[in-house]
Amino acid sequence: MAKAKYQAVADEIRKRILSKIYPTKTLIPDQNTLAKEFGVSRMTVKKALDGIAREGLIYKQSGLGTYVLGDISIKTANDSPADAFNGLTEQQGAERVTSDVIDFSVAFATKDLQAKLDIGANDPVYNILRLRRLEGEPFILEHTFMPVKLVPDLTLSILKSSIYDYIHHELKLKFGGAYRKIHASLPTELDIAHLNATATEPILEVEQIVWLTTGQNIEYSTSRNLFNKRSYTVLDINNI
Amino acid sequence: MAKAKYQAVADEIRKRILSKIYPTKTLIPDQNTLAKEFGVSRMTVKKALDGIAREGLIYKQSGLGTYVLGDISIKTANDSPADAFNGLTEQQGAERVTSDVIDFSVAFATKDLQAKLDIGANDPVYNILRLRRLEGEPFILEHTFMPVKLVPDLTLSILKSSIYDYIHHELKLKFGGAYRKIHASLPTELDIAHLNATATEPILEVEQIVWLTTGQNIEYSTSRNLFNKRSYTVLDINNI
DNA sequence: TAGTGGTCTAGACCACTGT
DNA sequence: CAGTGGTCTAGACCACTAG
Repeated sequence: MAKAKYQAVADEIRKRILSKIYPTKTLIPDQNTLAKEFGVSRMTVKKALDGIAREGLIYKQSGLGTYVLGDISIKTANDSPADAFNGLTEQQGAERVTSDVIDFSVAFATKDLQAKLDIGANDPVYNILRLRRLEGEPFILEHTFMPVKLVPDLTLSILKSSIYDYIHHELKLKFGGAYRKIHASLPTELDIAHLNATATEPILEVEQIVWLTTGQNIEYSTSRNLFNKRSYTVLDINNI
Repeated sequence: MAKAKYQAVADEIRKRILSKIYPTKTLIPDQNTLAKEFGVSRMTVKKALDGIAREGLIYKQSGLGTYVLGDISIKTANDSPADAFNGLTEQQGAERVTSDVIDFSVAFATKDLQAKLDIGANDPVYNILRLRRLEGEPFILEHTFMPVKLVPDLTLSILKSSIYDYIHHELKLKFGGAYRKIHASLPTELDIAHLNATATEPILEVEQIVWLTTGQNIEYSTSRNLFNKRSYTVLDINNI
């Protein structure tokens, strides 16, 4: 299937911005000019620019034009976006990530999990505790709960590689969204045992609910790492 | 100035979702029906629905319809969104927030600040250290750097209330965006002195660059709080 | 005043879903 | 098959910015 026109236009404009054909802090051509150049209607150009503006690359001002914004000074290549659905294996590369499965069991949902996953008391839930390693080094301690009915036939070998890969490519399920809470916290016994945390070392934790496009909750999880191993980043574009 | 039609339509649909006129986990009327009801074109309805979908309230699927999604189980009224531009006084209410100004000085930009704020070596920069209190209790230790040329005539009395209020309403400047990094970290001497942190208590820090719609960087800051006083939340809608 | 982006329309074709 | 949302067009009017 061919790409939508507005996507193709957006890709080209993005490329021109990144390659400085449209230099930083200058105006790019107006929407009518771009529409003529690409042979599309102005609405299509506008839709392309809307997307690029949401990414923080440009700023449009009515009556004035469309600016190219500069690079973000504190952004680095290693940043971990707090709004990303790809799992660790996709983010870091499958060859760099390995997983120790510390616990893999099934039980009926507790009251707490019934509320968090929006399921009944008789729904079985996977309880998965994994230590994710980066280049062999302990990196993230991930505690995941998933309803069995949404993710059938989970196996140890899937847990050793990538659950998300299984969900997307085998089960053909699509994530609709996620809600995440980022905490700092004290180390637990598990952090000390598996992340090699000292008794007082700060831990950064992401607690999240993930749901499918159908609205069903597929995951409740916590991901914990040593304070100096990872931060999370958020790009926030103002749209008032 | 009147609200845009698509905004009015979005407001009405949002209201119907929240009041369960369009119940959770059901389909809402199709776009053509809504267009007729509101007396607008289908494109306008679609634009309204696009916005609501980005907020995580609905999910649209081509060929099927538009679902109302359920409430988010781990979301609470106290959550602090990591993507919000309103300062603490707006978030918590001006009457609940007070500020101790610990340091307020001006100096030429250091190398580090020149890079972070994208300014020259001879540009003066405000150095502002404030303890923000909530209901009198120490809450957040905020260290802010702003170029003097963008925020002239800052005074102690402005620092005691709200800098953002001054920037928006007096200087008539608009924020274009922000890039934030969320860290866990060890307490510093300042945290111990002002937040009453113990020597080993985890601290949650947000480091951010804020820029204007013109692309100029107006702020580099860090905001630190005790690990059990505040978390940050992110709503992430998948759009693939 | 001329040029910009924002909004809006009526109608069209498409890919996809369910029955 | 009929119905859904996604895309796209050509043209129009508006509010805003600049010189």
